[in-house]
Amino acid sequence: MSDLLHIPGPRGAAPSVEIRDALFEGFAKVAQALAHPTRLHLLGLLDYAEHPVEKLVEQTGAQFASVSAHLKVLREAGLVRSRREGRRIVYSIAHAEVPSLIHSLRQLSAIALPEIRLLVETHYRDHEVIEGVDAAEKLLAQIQRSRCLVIDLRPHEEFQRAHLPRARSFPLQELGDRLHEIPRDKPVVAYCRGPFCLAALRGVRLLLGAGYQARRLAMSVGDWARAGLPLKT
Amino acid sequence: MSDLLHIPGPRGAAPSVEIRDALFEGFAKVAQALAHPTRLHLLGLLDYAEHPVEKLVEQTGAQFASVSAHLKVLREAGLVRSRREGRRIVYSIAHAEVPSLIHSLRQLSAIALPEIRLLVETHYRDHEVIEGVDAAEKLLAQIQRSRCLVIDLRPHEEFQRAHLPRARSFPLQELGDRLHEIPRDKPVVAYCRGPFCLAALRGVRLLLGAGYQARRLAMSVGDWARAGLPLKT
DNA sequence: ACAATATTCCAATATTCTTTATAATATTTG
DNA sequence: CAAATATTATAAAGAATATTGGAATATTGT
Repeated sequence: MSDLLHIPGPRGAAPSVEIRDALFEGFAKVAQALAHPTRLHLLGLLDYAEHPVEKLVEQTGAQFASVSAHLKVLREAGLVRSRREGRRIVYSIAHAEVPSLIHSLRQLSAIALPEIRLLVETHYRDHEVIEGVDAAEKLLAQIQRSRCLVIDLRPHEEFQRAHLPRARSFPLQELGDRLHEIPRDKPVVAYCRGPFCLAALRGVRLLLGAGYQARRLAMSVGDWARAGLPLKT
Repeated sequence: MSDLLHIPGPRGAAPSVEIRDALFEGFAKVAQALAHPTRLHLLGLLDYAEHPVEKLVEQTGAQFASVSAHLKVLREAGLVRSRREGRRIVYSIAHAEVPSLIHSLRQLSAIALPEIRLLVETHYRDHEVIEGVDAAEKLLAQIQRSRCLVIDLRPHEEFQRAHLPRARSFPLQELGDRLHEIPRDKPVVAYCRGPFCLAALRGVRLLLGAGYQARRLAMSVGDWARAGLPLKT
């Protein structure tokens, strides 16, 4: 086995141990960029939409200089890119693979870390949840047969960019005042920004409290698309 | 951290900021566990097979106490588990999602980080590569029609645990001495432990040097299985 | 050109992580 | 029960990261 790691490279190239170590260092650099709660928060926000630094500061509640430093780390790891727009600098996700990696990270964390597992069990399991590709495919069939009503709880802009087929936009803030627009004859499925989205929790609780038969789709629109299911844009 | 466990449930005032922060801290803890070259090396080794600490020390070349400390970090992040076996303590991957996350991390790194991209371009592109699910499916069809010969370059034990359909075992160390067993009438596809495996590079170069029409499958057996393709066990 | 704005850069401090040597623990062997 | 073995735990030094306030930079608007 150790032979494999000490093979000479082709005609005077770097020895393979050095290549291997350089690879691991690179992978670690990317992992390191993910290894801070604020940076994960930033990536989460940027997954919804691109944002100028100011917005990110406001959303995360961290110091301006601190957010700027974190963004630098993310930029140097190639996870985000920035462009100037007037006096603003607008950040966005650099590659489609980034949200996908973060999704894997979150999913694994919910399995591997007892503290997260407990958190999910206590806060996300007081209602019926639709999760996994199989369940999503079944849901799609139900949607197409008009057997249920799909409610998108995200802000209007995100809804407009892409949403589930036949979904109707009820941003969480408006939901309480617009319940009369939601018919009571069909079961309701609400979704928001993904399996850990807290807005989705509140929306489902609100609907359940108002007597609806409500479930939560524990997938983001991105997850839905990655599962190969259709979106409306 | 114990604060996290005392958040009032949905009945009380829901301090969703605290839940959110607790989630991000958990995710960051898992990411942090990945954020060191030695730990990524350890996870890579454990993905091939479970190992006692001694073996891991030997393979990584790090100090014993250092490896032990890294293993502790991985254990506390829920990524590996350990069991005692006599006087040895044997480590293994704790969840099937772990190799999958690492695969995503590596893949993204190869896209996002210029230094890795360069490394891959200079060291892994002197021969034809088969990568991606589509190409793998085509390869499977070719294998099933006996249009090519598949060579597994990993150690015997790993071959025996699982390998591609019709693959033949030629551990890299033996390959040079056993070339006469490989017919020259068909193109050869060699694979080893994944897209960054250095042994696979050596094997393909050796075959090319011996006049074979050789390509490299840039997937691990695990990747192959995750793509939904069949394995022989 | 000057003031206002948005962001990055810098330097100092505090914090966390890594390594190393050494001590402690648990298991097997004699 | 003592010695040998494999591993973990501890403590101290050194390295890397994170935070903060303030200075520097680049752009826009007057």
